[in-house]
Amino acid sequence: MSFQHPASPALEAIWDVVSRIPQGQVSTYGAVARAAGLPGRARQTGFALKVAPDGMNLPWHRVVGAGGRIVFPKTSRQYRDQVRLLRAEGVAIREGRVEACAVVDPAP
DNA sequence: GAACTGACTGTAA
DNA sequence: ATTACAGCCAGTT
Repeated sequence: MSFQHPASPALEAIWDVVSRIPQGQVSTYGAVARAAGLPGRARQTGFALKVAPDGMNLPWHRVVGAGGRIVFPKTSRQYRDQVRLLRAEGVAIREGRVEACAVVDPAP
């Protein structure tokens, strides 16, 4: 068997932070990156979520863009999935944005 | 190794 | 409100 690519420490730190976002709450790409010790690298959070293995069961839907904006195109499948998953845990969404009160800064 | 890409963000017009 | 652009930087071509 060959070795899998070892996940970089940055990736694991991001995965860890995301996994700790409580149900019913939402954070942002930038805030996750910062809590993972990677200030200014919001895009890294997006990449980390994209490459996260399915078996990891990461609550990816609890991560949104700055200001609570859902970053996916409204016509995309992911947009609808994210909205459905968030509403299922009681997060209010209007016009592609989660209510500000649901957006939190992850604990360090 | 340069160029390009991207689940981002803040500023400016 | 919307668009444009610079800054960010790991991955991919």
